[in-house]
Amino acid sequence: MLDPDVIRIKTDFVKESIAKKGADASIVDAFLKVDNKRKELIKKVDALRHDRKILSEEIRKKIAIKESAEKIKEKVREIGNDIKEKDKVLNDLNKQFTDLSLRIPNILHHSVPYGKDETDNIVIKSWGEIRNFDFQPKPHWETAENLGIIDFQRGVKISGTRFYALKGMGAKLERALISWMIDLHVEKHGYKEIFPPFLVSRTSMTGTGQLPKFEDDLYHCEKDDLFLNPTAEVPLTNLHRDEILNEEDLPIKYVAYAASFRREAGAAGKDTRGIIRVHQFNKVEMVMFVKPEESYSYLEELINHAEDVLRLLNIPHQLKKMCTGDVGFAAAIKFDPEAYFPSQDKYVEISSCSNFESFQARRANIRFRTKNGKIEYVHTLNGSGLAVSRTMAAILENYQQKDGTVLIPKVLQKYTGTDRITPEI
RNA sequence: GGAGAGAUGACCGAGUGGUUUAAGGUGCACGCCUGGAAAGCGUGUGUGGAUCACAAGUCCACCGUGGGUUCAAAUCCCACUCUCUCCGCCA
Repeated sequence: MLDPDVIRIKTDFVKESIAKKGADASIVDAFLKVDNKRKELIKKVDALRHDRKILSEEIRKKIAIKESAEKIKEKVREIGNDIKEKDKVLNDLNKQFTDLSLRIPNILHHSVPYGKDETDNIVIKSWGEIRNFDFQPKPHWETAENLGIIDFQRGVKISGTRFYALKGMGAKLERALISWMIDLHVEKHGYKEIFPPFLVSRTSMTGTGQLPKFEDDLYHCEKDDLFLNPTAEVPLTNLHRDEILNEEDLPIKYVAYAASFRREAGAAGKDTRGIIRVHQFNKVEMVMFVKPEESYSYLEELINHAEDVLRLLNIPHQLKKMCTGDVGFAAAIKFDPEAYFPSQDKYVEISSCSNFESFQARRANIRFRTKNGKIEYVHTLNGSGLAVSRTMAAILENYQQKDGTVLIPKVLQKYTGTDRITPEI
């Protein structure tokens, strides 16, 4: 949600930003129209309420001295009816106002490069040396199936397309990755570990920006009106919804593992093989609540924490800066670390680090009290650290051997209890 | 799922129809006191909105949410949500 004053005063700027994101900027005009009507009506209703208050007080005085107050009563009754009528209209305007506010995308940070879609994203740095394979590297799904550590067919049997089951060392490696990543972020990077609910309410989803616009992308439990979280960002950010934090407690840094669920509506035919794009995947997520003036330095820190995971795993990767058309609805700026996949000779998104500035904080009403008592919205940031299932795929690809076995990265061996995955039946 | 109790400002808590412009306390901020601190004393301190220069001032709303009764609602009525206790079911 944007500051309404910013929309009112810097209208053209806001529209321009929305257009750059590839969204329809006419929503701003719709918003301003409702906003004006709403303000006009508030003025009228407030004045009426004021009148009623004063006349009511007169009635009280008359009754106290045992004088008839019938005439004034009648007048106040009329005012009351007028208020009631106008209130109905105002209620409707308020709903429109809120709904439109929630549908206006965040304003872009000025440094975001212009571009239409993901093809216009910019690689800003690369790390690691791509291994020289003396054989044709296999895609991760082949390696995994050959090793017997992943079962696509039975996953589909159980739940349908884009589901899979991990078996034996596959399951263990997944678990090892989760534990190691969380330990790393807690011990080295200073995050507090959270184990959040995986099902979240409509209010929570609205707070982080998935709703009301992207309901189709979410799994929904109708009976209870609960949603399966698409990322731990949702429960983590909502941890402090409707709270006023203390300045000295900032920054607050949380890390959590959560199974994440996405309907992948509209992704038909994209990454259909393997475990790159599935309906349920594991992710370790980092979320920060910071003071506004510090949010961009913490964004760098956050990106570094995500990249640190890849560095320690010794997986070649690059960092991409999202262009205006690919930043998305809620973020002001977004950077994606991408891991190298040798079978496709391609980099694949494995994390996504964003600064939402006060966009989510306004929606979720997360504020902090400064030392001199002022109340301000925090800035929220989040980044995957990392998408566990994709990391597994990246390991299977980058660490595969000619004989079909897969070496386990050094940092994980303590967690897996072995340094190599060999075929399992 | 059943029964009961409850939901008031950052926190605790009073308030069952009309000076409540939400008592009081805690916390916090500032000041006095002190060598410094604590204690003590004093002053200030809810949120949102309208007007407007996001100043001062003025006005309106907010006591879980939404309706209703009334000239007037934190206070009465109805529905819902959430929390707690007990019972039931259950990993």
